[in-house]
Amino acid sequence: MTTIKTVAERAGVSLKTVSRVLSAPDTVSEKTRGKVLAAAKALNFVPDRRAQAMRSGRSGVIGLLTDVVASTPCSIDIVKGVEEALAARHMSLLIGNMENRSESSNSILRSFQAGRVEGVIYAASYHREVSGFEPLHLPSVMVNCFNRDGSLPTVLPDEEGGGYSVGAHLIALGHRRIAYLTLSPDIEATRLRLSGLKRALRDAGLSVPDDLAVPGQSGTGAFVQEEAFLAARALLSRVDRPTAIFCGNDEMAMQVYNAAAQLGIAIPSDLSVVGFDDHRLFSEGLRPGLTTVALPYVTMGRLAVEVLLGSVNPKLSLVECPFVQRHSTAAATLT
Amino acid sequence: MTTIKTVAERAGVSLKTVSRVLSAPDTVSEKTRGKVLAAAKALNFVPDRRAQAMRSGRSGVIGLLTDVVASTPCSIDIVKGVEEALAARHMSLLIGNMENRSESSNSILRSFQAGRVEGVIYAASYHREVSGFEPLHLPSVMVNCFNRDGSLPTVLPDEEGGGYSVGAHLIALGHRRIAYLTLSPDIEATRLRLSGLKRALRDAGLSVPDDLAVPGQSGTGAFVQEEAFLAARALLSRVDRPTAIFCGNDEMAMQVYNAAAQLGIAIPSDLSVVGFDDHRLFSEGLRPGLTTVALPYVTMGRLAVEVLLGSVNPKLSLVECPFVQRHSTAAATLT
DNA sequence: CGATAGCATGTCATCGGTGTCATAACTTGG
DNA sequence: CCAAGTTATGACACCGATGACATGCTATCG
Repeated sequence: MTTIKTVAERAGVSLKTVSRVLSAPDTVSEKTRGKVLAAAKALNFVPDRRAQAMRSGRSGVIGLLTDVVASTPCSIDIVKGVEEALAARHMSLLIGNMENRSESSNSILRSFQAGRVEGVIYAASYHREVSGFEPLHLPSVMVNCFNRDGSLPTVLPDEEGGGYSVGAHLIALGHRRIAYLTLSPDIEATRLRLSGLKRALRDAGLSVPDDLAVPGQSGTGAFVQEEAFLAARALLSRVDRPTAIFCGNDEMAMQVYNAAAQLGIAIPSDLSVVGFDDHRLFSEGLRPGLTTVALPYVTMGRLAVEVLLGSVNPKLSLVECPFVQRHSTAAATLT
Repeated sequence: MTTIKTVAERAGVSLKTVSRVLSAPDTVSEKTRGKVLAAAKALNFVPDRRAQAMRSGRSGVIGLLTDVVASTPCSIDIVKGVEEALAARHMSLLIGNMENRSESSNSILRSFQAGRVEGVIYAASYHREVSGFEPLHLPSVMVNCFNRDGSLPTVLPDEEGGGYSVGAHLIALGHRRIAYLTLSPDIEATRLRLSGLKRALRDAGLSVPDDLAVPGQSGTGAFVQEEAFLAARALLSRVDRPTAIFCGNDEMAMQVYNAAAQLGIAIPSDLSVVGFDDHRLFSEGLRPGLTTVALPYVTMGRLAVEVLLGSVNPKLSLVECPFVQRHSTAAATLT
C-alpha cells in the first residue's frame, strides 16, 4: 500500500509537504502541490485514515448500537439515514448489532471503545423505552427509543401527530364509528397514536367512545398475523361494526383486508382502512393501495447524526410522520 | 482515553509487558500478568484497534460495496450474514452504500482504501450480472451477482434448484396446467427458475408447454404492483386458466391473491400459488400462508466471508434455496 | 543595504500500539 | 558455586500520518 513516504520520494519533497498538500493545500506553493498531486495520482495514493485518526485524535467513526439489522419492520431505514449523513461528513459507521443477545451489549461497547468511536447512536427497531443503556462517556443519541430519565438527546417519530392526522382524515370523511385496532397495548406507539386520535375526535367536538381501541395483538413480542386476523374478523363481525379501522401498522391492515375479504366487506366503499408505517411492500401492494402514515426513519437517522455532531442539542426531537393518502379510505356510507 | 502507557505506569511495568499481556499472555509470568490485568480493569482499558492494525498491517476490516441497504427486497439479510461472520472473527465491516448513484463507486473504493480494508464483498440486491466492478487489488467476492468472465469467486442462490423444487411439488400434487408468472424476462432469476421448472416437468415425463412462462413484469426496474396484478388477472381470466401459478416473487404472489380474490377463485382449493423469496411479511401475512422458496441471504453473507477469508476458494458457490411449504398449494382439482 | 516580516519547506517528536533484539532474573547440572 | 540454558522483561525503532518548531528564501521598507 502506498504511503506518503513513497509519494514524497517520487515528488522529491519531504513527508511533511505531502501531508500539507493533503490537509492544508493552500500553504503549499502551486508548483510543489502540482508535483505532489501528480505523484499521488500516479501511485494511486490514498492516505491511511487510521494513521490520520490516531494522530489527530479524531477517529471519524460513530458507533451504532442497534437491533434493527434484519428485524421485521423497515426500521433499517434508520441505518440508511445515519449512513447518509455520516458519508456526507466523510465519517463512517461501526455497526454494533444487538440482535444476537448472547453477546451482550457489553462486548459491542468494548468494540466501540477499541474503535475509538466519537459518539454512539442507539437505535431501536420499534419505538420503546430502553433501560440499562449505559453508554461510554461519549456523546450519545437515542433514536426511536428513550430512557426513562430523558438524560440523553432523543429523536422520536411524532406518533401522536400521526394519530391525529388519521383521526382528522377519517372524521373529515364523515366516519363516526371508528375503531383503532392496536398493536400491543403496552408499547409507546399504541398509547401515543391513540392519544392523537382522541385529540382529533375532541377537536371535532365528538365524544370519545369507550371501545375506541381494540387490541389486535396481546404480547409485546413478534407480530402474530393469525392473532391480528382473528381480532380483525371479530371486530368486523360485530353488528355495529366500525366504518373505519385505524390499524397499528400496515401488517395489521393487511389482516384487516384479509378479514374483510372473507366477510365480503369491500374496501373502501364499505370500510375505510388506515395503516401505519408506510411499509411500501404492503401499502403499495395491497389492493386498494393503503392509506397510511409514514414513519420517517431516514429523516430520523439523519437527524440523529446532526444532533450527535451538531452544536445544538435539543433534548427531544419529534419528527413529523407524514400522512400518505392512497385508496383505502372513502367517505363514510350513511347508515 | 486510557492507553497502555497509563496501564504500564499503574502496574509498574514497561509498555511492552502490557502489550504482551494483550497479545501473548503466556509469555508473561502469572504474577506480572495479574498486576497488569488488574490495572487494565481498574482503568477500563481497551486497546486501540487502529494502532494495533497499523503496526500489524492488518486492519481487520472488510468493505461491503452494495446497494442492498434499504432496497425493497429483504436482501439486507446479506449484510446481516456478513456482519455475523465478521463479528465471530473479531473483524468489522465498512459499508459502502452504492444506492446513491451520484457518488460513484469510485468514491466508495477510495474510502475503502483509506480504511485499508483487507477484502471487498460486492453484494447486489437482486441476482444479476454486474459489470465495471473493478475492485482494488484485494481479495474480493461477489454475492448475489457475478461478472461476465467469472474471474472472481462468487456466491449465488441456487435458483435453478428452487425452480425445480416448485415444479416437483406442483407436479406431485397433480397439477398439469402450471403457469410461471415471471419477473422481468431479462433477469437471471427468471431464466434459471424457469430452467429448473422445465427440468422438473421433463423429469416427470411431462411435456413443456409453450406458454409456461407468462410475463408479469416487463421492465427491469422497480416491481410494479399494478402491472403484476393485471397480468395475474388476465392469466386467471383465461378459459383454460392454470390450476397452479408459480410466481416470480412473493410480491407477485400477493397480486395473484388479489386477482384471485377479485375473480372469486379460492386459494388453494381452486388455485395453487407458489412464491419465491420467502419474504416473511408476505409469506406469513397472506392468507392462506404462502408456499414459497426461501432465498438464503444470511447464509450467503456468511459464506461470502468464509470464501473471502478462507483458504479454500471455490470459484462459484451455489447456496440451496429451501422450499418452504405453507398452505397455498393443494392437490389439483380434477377437471 | 540590512533588518524584518512572510511564505515555503524541512526536521523531529508523537499518536498507541507491536516486532526485534538485548539484557536481567531464574533454573539447572556438573 | 559457577557456567549454560531458559524464561521474563525492557529499550528502541517503527507502522503512517500530523503538530510544533526551525530554517531557508524571497519580498518589503526604512
